[in-house]
Amino acid sequence: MKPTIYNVAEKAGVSISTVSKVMNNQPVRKETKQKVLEAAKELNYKPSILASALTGKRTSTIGFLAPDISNPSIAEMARAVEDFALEHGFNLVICSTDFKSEKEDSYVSLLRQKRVDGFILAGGFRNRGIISELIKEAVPVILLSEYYPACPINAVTVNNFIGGYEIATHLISLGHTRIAVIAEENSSSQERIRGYRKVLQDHNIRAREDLIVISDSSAEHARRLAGGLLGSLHPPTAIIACNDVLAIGTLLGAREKNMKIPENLSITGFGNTLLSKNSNPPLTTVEIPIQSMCSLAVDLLVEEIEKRSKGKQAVLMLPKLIIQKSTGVCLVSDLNKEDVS
Amino acid sequence: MKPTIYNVAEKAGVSISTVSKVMNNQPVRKETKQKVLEAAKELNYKPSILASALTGKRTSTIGFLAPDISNPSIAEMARAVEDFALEHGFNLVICSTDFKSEKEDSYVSLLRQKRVDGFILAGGFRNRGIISELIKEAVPVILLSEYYPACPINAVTVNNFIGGYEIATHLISLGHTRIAVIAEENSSSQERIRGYRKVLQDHNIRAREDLIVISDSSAEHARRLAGGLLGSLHPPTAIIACNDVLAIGTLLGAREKNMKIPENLSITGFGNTLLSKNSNPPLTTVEIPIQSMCSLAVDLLVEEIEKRSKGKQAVLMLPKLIIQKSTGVCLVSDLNKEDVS
DNA sequence: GTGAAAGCGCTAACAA
DNA sequence: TTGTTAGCGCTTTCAC
Repeated sequence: MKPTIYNVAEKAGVSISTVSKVMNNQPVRKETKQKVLEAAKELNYKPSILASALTGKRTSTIGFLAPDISNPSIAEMARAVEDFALEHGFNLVICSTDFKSEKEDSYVSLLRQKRVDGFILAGGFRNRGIISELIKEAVPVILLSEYYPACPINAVTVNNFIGGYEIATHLISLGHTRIAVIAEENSSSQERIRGYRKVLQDHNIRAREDLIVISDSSAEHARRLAGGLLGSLHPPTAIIACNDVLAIGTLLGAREKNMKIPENLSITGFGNTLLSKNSNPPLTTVEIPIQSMCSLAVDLLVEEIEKRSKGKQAVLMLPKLIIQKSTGVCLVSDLNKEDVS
Repeated sequence: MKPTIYNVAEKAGVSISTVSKVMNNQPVRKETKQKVLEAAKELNYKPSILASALTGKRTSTIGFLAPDISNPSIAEMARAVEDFALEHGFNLVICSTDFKSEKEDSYVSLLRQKRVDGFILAGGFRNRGIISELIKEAVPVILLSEYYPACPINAVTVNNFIGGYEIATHLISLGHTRIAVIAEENSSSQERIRGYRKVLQDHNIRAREDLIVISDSSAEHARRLAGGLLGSLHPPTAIIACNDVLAIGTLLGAREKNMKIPENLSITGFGNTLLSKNSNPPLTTVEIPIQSMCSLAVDLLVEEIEKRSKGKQAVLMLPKLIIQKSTGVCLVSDLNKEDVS
């Protein structure tokens, strides 16, 4: 049987409360402390976090919810968050929600039953109702790489509007006007699209709604969507994919249509992951400062958990355009532009 | 305050033990059950998993330890394991150990304090002492994508010997004899190397120990190691990287030396991840049946947790060689072969 | 079928 | 400084 606080108390010849005090670094006479520590070591005693949590203390566990933990950008975030959380003594339980409202709901509910100390919602969360509820019940939450202006909540994200703006500007400077977007169903994509629209508008290019499509988080879906876009009547000459996985999918879809990249089609990603650094060709993409974002997010969450929060804040970090080989000058004359009535 | 079993009992006009029975599907009169269920719903009562675990029940949590959760192969496994575990009602807490014995130790210790129901050790675990201890203390554990024949433990892995054998055979059939290996510090790599050695031996090629190097899990380290190998006196004409991330690193290192792939150098990976499907050039690699492996691993672990295990088993699954564009005919005449004395 | 009560391992007043 | 005791929310005998 695992040793309990009673065994230690008995062995050390003290009461259990003294043992508890020793284990929690509360004032105890030096010699007593020594005795207790020895007894604990001999028995290889490890306090049960379960029991202590039951009396009101923390579980030292954080719930990390994201659409898909196997997505390289998310996995990288998970890793960074894991490390920073560990520095504060927290573990991570991971949950992939696939952008499904029900999965979000059941995970949050389950983790609350397990009394996690807080939640990190990374990369997209559909069910705003759940977020509101968490806030109302004062459960610490933070949005990572995602932001809903309407929610009074801590958030750390990259400035996706600028990201979208810069990447679209880059494409337009290469002569593209028929630019499609393969987006995810999250606020980051929405913001990127907003940046993209602004650029089009600034350049008096009509935005074609049929060129903006929504994908789930798989490369596979993006591949099919790219195929669809390229098979349409006035196909795009450039495709902005809202993350590197989707960009790879787009690349695969384009290749099936025998497109040369970037001669026939420019493709861009988002994230500057290992995926884009070494794809064929290397992707023009947007770098996101994952380490700093995750570090900050964990800090803010832990502050909230420890009730020394200085107030909610939304932090926007700057992205950086990385130009590689997947974008090039537009070689197709554009009828679209003349379409503008 | 969150509702407790007492609140429900009071509202339903029954005792807490009756409520407990209802919540655990134990025999209770139909009408009583109905009353309790209604009260529970009205109060939005959710039993505390903490409290129930304290009385001896499960925490429904599994510890997933791997060298690095951000590695695409591992992330894919984590995702698969997460899904299969959820089907059985378990959550996953993830821990990246970086092949560090101390991290393994502290994570295992911490998770045991949290009373996780079992452990999945995926993709490499250095500290065998910890494994023995877990086994001795009857803590459910399973090795995933890793196998230590000496341990009486459940394990699900791919037949890495065959994987190494096939990939080396492929390279030799292309005329390569100076074949280097960039390995990780885990049993999978060891097995792959064993397969590689067997092929060399079968072909009467001397194995050069200086061509076998150990990397940590980063592409960056692999890049440097590749640079070193290629800068040596009798550089290899082919490099087997023991996973796709290392292969990408190798690719980057080779490119720095202005190597053309596969003309000047053949490179292979392991894992057939999104990374290798779309690298430049696409990698010849070995496909690992991750879904089936993870499904089986979770099943075995859950059986053990539920104490209906039919006995320990080590399952070896078959890998599949995927030939793509990163390997080609060896164009360098080989002095090495003649070296054999 | 139902309830009273002990106990899981710990913390936190409160006393001593 | 140390010990006693009453919970935390639940499960589980064991009577009724």
